[in-house]
Amino acid sequence: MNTAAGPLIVQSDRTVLLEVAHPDAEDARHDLAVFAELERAPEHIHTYRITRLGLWNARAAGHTAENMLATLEKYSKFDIPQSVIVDIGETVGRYGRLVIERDDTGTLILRSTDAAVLSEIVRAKRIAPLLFLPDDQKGRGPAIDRYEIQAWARGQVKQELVKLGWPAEDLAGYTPGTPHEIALDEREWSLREYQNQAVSSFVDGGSGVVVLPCGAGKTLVGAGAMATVKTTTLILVTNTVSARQWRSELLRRTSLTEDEIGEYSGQVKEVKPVTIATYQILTAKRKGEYAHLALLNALDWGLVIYDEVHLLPAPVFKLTAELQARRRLGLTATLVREDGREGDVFSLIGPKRFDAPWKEIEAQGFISPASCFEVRIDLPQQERLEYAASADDERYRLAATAPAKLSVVKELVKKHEGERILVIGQYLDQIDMLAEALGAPKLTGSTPIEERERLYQEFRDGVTKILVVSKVANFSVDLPEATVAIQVSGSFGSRQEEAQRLGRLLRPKESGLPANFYTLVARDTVDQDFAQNRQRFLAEQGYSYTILDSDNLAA
DNA sequence: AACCGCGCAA
DNA sequence: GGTAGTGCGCGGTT
Repeated sequence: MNTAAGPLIVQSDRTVLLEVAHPDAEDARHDLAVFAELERAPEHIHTYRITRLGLWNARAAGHTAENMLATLEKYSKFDIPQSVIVDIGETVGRYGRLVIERDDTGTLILRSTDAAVLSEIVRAKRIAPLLFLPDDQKGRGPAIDRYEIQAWARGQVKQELVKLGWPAEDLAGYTPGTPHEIALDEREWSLREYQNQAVSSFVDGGSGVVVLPCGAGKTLVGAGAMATVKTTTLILVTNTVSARQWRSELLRRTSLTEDEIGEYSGQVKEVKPVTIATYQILTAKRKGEYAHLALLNALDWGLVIYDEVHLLPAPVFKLTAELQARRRLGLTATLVREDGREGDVFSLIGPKRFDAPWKEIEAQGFISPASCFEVRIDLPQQERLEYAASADDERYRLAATAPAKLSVVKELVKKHEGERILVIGQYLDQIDMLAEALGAPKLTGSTPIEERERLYQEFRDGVTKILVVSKVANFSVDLPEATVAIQVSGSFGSRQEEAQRLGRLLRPKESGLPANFYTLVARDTVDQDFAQNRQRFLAEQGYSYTILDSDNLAA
């Protein structure tokens, strides 16, 4: 019997309740995050779920079932249900029971020491056609211990195995790629300790994902990986702004020169030893066929880097299934998706090789401390009636764009007078309205590039203190001195959007001011439900939302 | 050949 | 169940 009154309650349905106010809550959260995912994060009790993917990621990172059970034991208020103990042991034990490797002739092999597992999976309809029985195994019946994998099916097999619940450990190695001399130019700076750790965990693991908070230098982890494996590299990015940023960062931080870095996009089609391409060029079709597949084999890439891997579009998963012989590094601040394809990231890019909780990087001073607030706003009677009478598909917009949010925005702006403030919204009408009411410039997708640059620059210089922005500002915008963000609306339940928006505030401030993130929510509407979901990722990282009433923002 | 505006896709 | 932003390719003009 565990008599210490810990902050956790482990339940037989694999959920874990965390008592937020408990003195050990943050330590428990830190250890629990290794293998469990935060499901709900209201004020007092947070609910985590122990998921298969969480357990396998932890296992791939070298944690054992015993470690994980020890975490639960240490912080649990009561005995851990027997079923959970057994379940964790069994699930963790499923990882690596199957191994993909090569035999002496280089043929891909799926091997297991457990014949029962092999015979189970080979009966699955979607896997059977990808495997075949080598001659020397024929007639061995239940003693079969390996199958050959069709060379092109390495990724597909891994994908299907994860779906079946038997993730394979891929030890079949990688093509070295064409060697290319790349070194970090560390005369005036050096990789931070966590960046070094991320690089070596990735290189040791072979392929996989590195998770670091916004502004913590993910590009440098990519550069570090390139400088370690020293091979021709294909870098895939979400947009051209980010392509240019990679390029200039690589020029500044590595031995690479202009001649060695190419851009492959809609506008420019260069193939150089280091090539930066957009995801979209890979998915672009001409006459029904992918038009730029040749890029994937244009050079013998030894490394493929996936920037913002949480945004990987569906067709790129498909292409990646066929790239399994090349080392793959995924980079992201928010390894969450709302489309349930985390399993595909796991099987096709690789397991999570490194992550640093945001609060740890904050404690080391590399990102700014931040406080999060949820401001609840009562709709006036008239609007409540209108809301109640509306169809489901109109409700979110009604609640999210409630005019009552304006006076709260004004109050918050006043409270933070003199600071650099971003007002972030999802609907263009709402943005127009806010910009006008605040007398502040607005920035949306239709703002021409030069004007965006000008507005961002004025904001950095402090000529402009308030900027009203749409989704354009979710990514790739560097506004170091912004200390306040007021989110008036956002896309439904997007966890990664919420995190990216807070991310805008996390550059350490010369002013020394802390960051404040406000999200405005219409009380008792779907707005409030979506807000709950949106907050989960940040809550998992240890950010707690203080709930304020719109009547009393000081509280 | 360079530059645009437009429709489409995911 | 939804809005907005993005990049690509095409077909137009200069």
